[in-house]
Amino acid sequence: MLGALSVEPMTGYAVRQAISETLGHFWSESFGQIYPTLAALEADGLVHRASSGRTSGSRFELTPAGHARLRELLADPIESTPPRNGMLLRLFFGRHLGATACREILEAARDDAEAALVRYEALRAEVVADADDDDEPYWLITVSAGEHAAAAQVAWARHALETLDARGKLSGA
Amino acid sequence: MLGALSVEPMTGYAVRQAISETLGHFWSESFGQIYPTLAALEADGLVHRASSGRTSGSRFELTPAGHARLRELLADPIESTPPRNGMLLRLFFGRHLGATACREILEAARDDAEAALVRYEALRAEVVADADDDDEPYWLITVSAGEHAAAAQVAWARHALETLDARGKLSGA
DNA sequence: AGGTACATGTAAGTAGTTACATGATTAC
DNA sequence: GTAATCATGTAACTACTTACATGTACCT
Repeated sequence: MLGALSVEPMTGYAVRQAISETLGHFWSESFGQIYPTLAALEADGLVHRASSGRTSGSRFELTPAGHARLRELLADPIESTPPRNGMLLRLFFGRHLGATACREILEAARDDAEAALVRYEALRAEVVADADDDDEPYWLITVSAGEHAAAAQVAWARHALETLDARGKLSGA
Repeated sequence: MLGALSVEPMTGYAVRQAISETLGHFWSESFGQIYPTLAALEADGLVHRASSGRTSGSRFELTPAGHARLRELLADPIESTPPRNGMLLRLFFGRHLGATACREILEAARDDAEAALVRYEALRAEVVADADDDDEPYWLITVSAGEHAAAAQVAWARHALETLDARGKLSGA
C-alpha cells in the first residue's frame, strides 16, 4: 500500500487497480483488505486523506512518516512464502492421473506461459512510456523477471512433452 | 497426503519429511495440519491405520476408496495461488531502497538459485536411483521444472545486475 | 433513464501457521 | 543415562478471502 501511494497519491480503488495491473505478476492484495489497511495507516499517521472536491472518494498520499516507514519495510528481511504449485503436484502424481491428462496440463502450461510473454511485452512498452526515469530500471527488472520465468516455463513444458511422447512411443511399440 | 501415501504406506511423521524433502520445491504442508488431516481421512475411510508392533506410531495406507479419491482430486481443476514475491516487490520500489541494497538482493537471488541448481542435481540422482519405473518420468518432470526455474533466475539476476551497474556508471560519470 | 465504472466499506468464514505439550525409540 | 530423533497431537492466533452492502459519477 505504502509503495503504491509512493508513486503517486491515489484512491483505494486505484491502488487495487495498480496492484492487479502493474504488480499483478508478482503481488496480490484482496479487495477486502485495502480499505481496512488504509484506515489503519491513516490512524498511524502514515498516509493523509485528502478529500478532493470534484470526484467522489478521497485521494490518499504518503506523509513523511509514511515515506520513512516504507523505507523501513523495504529494508526488512524478505520472507518467502511456502511454495504451492498445484500443477507440479498433479504432474508428480501423474502415474495416477494418466499420460493423456498430464499432456493436457503441460500443453496448457506452455500456452499460458506463451500468453504471459505477450502480456509482458505490452507491459514493458507501458513501463517505458509511463515510468519516471528513476523508477524505470527497477520496474523493467521486475518485468524481466516475469519474462525469464515465462520463457523458462515454455521451454520446460516443451521438454516435458517430448519426454512423455518418447515414453509413450516406447511402451506402445 | 493421499498422494504421499499412494507411493508407499508411512507414518504421518514420514509424510512430513517426504513433503519437505522430495516435494519441497513445489509444495508445503505445515506440521500442525498433517495429523488432523490424517484423522479426517481415516474417519472418511480413505486411509487405514495399521499399528505396527515394533516401532512406535502407526503406518497409514490408502484404502481403495482413498485411491479413487486421489484420482478424483488430481483431476480437479488446478487452482493457482495468488503470487506474493517479496523480492520483486522490493526491487519494484528499488528507488526508495537504493541501488546498493538492490544489488545485494539480486546477488543473493543469484546465489540462491545457483545453490538450488546443485540441490536439483542431487535430487535428480536420487529420483533415478529410488523411483519406480512408472513414477520416474513424472518425478523427473518436476525436478526439471525446478531446474528450468532456477536457471532462469540465475540468468535474470545476472542481467539485472548488469543493468544496474550500467546505470550506476552512467550517473556516476 | 439506465448502465457502467468508480469508490468505500463490513462481516462472516476459512485456511494455515506457530507454539506448545507429550511421550516412545534408538544410538552412543 | 541421556541426547537426538521419531512420533502424535492440540490450541491459540493470524491472515486472508469472499460475499455482501451501499452509494456516486459519468456517459449515452
